[in-house]
Amino acid sequence: MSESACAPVADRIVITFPDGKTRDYTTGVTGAEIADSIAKSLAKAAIAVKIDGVLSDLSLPIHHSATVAIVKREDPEGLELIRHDAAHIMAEAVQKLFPGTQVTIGPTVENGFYYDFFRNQPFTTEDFDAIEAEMRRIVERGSDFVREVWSREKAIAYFKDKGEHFKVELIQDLPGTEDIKIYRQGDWLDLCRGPHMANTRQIGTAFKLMKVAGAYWRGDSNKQMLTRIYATAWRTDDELKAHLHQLEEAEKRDHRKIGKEMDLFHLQEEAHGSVFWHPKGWTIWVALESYMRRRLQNDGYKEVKTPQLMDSRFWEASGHWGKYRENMFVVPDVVPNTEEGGKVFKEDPKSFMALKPMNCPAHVQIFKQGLKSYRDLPLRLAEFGCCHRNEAHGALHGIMRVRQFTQDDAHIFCREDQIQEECIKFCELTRAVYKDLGMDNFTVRLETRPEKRIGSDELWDKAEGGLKQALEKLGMPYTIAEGDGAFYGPKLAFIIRDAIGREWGCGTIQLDFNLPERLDANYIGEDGQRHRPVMLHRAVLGAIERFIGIMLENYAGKLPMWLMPVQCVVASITGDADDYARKVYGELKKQGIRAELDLRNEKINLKVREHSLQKVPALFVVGAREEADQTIAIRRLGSDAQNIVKLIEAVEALANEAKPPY
RNA sequence: GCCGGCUUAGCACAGUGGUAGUGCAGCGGUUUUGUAAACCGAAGGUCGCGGGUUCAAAUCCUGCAGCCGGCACCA
Repeated sequence: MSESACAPVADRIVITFPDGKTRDYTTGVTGAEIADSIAKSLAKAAIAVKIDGVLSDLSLPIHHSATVAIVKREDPEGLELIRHDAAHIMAEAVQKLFPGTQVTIGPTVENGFYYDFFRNQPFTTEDFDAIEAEMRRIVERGSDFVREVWSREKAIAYFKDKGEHFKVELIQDLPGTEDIKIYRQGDWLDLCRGPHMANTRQIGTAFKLMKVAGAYWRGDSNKQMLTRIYATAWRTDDELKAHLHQLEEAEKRDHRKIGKEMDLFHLQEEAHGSVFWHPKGWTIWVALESYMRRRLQNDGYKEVKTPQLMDSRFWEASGHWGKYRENMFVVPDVVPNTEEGGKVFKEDPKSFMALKPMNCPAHVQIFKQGLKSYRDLPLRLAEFGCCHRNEAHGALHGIMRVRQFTQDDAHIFCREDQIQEECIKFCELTRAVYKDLGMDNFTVRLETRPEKRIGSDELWDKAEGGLKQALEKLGMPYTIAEGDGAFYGPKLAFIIRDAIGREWGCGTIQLDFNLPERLDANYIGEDGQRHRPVMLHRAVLGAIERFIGIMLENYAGKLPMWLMPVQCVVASITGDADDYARKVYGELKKQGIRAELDLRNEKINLKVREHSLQKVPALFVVGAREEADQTIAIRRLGSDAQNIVKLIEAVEALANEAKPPY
């Protein structure tokens, strides 16, 4: 580097571009000037600059030799900047239209941005047109974004004077060493880390306000409720349109809509948060559960069934009574009164029972029956356990978040040195199951020790390490959520997104060093002494309700054949073919295929339409010709082709296709 | 639980002060039909529930419940 011809001299610096070329400039040159020196067109298109990989303002003077890339709207960072800048102009627009509104924070999110405001009267979507119009005016106004650095005192005084108490709090919480950066656009300014584009005009007009929502200040439910306005923003109108179209399409695959259309389940007020499964929906459930049962049996699990309702003493022992009671359904252990108009209970309850919110304590009871030897470990107790949790009403969501749900739950009792192998086995099983189900678009999150926890750091190191090593051994990508683990142990969460991108936790494995201790579970080791087993809580699908909901959205109702409630409909063209249709139907039933017979006095067009809307994967159409030839005219969902196939072959092929993957 | 919106026939929706309408489904009839909606007819609603304002309430006010979108919480 020392002899290089382009070594900086005096007030010169060397700028290296992404293509490897270099140029030298006077120190203090800005990104804008660099762009301008390359091409006028580039200067015009430039919205920001990346200096040594760090996104910065075009106006920022560069004092050292560096790698510099000019960022344009088309670049990936461009979209982020458009959204961030749009958040600022939305805040300006809102404050102009609604004086007295306080601003708080306005970050970018996937597909757009939001801004949280404080105002006595919350906004409604009816305010959107006015806000959008004002935003467009600000864009058109073409104000430069001007970066300023203020002292803390000045910033605090300024915002205090303006009555911006939330901003004051934000500034006060910034580390003392950090400069207070202010971005100005015309007369309006905001505290902001930056960077921003050069001018409001660069935001463009491809944005749209989407929804209002309440959001707690700093995400804390004890603090004020703010009004959040969500918006989406894109580079071009076409991109915006495409996004809105995609949202519309996603709404069509909403599991609540599909559940109704396909007559799978319903929910009603009197049992809110609990699902009424209709015959077709339950057929999916049973198929999925049976599949899971075979998988578990093969992996060395023993299935059990434990009580639904247990005395409060039991929950006291497990710790749920103290820590989890507000989420539990508690039942007084008293004989109810049937006297008309009388009290519900004849006497005040002296004791209570509760519906189980989790299966783990019950499984420990099974473990504790009789002495366990180290030879019994690992002991894997599985249960399709139906749990009740009294969830916050606002949390309920279709069949994805309910108050009564069934997990494909299991608890593995093992020695510490068996943890890793069990974690690997579990992850392998989960991966295989998700693959079978076509749900391999999942992410894994490792949730580590929270601040409030039990157990030594050594133990936590071991536990987190075990999970990490399992993932790494299997080459499964994962993210880490520091501090999100349970107080009793770290966990892995297998997360799948629904149709509109919401994330749902499905599979999980949690290490637990607490409950065996608490409930005094032990086994006799090789040394003849009593030892404490480790407990792994784990579920592959998680809540089956949720998993089915997610699958319905993933497949838009067109589940794999083996899970479809109706796999085939035999439809006759005229009454003359009814007898043959019955014969075909009989053959299908003989093969265990879930078939239906449609002999209605209707045109074949109608039958095709209706069964297609019901997403029946295979339609066997039969008329006089098919009867004469002992064939079937097969029409598959999603295709209008008609395949003429011999009856025997058609039935055999379908039976083959309808087989579960395991 | 918190903020906002919504709740009209089985389903999808219209109806902003004068006591309810459309389409589809369902029911009755006609039609026997060749791959995404045959035709005709008669029905069907205490407009989520309770209270209030008014001569009059689906419509305005209010309490509650549920649902939807978020937040918080979470499988």
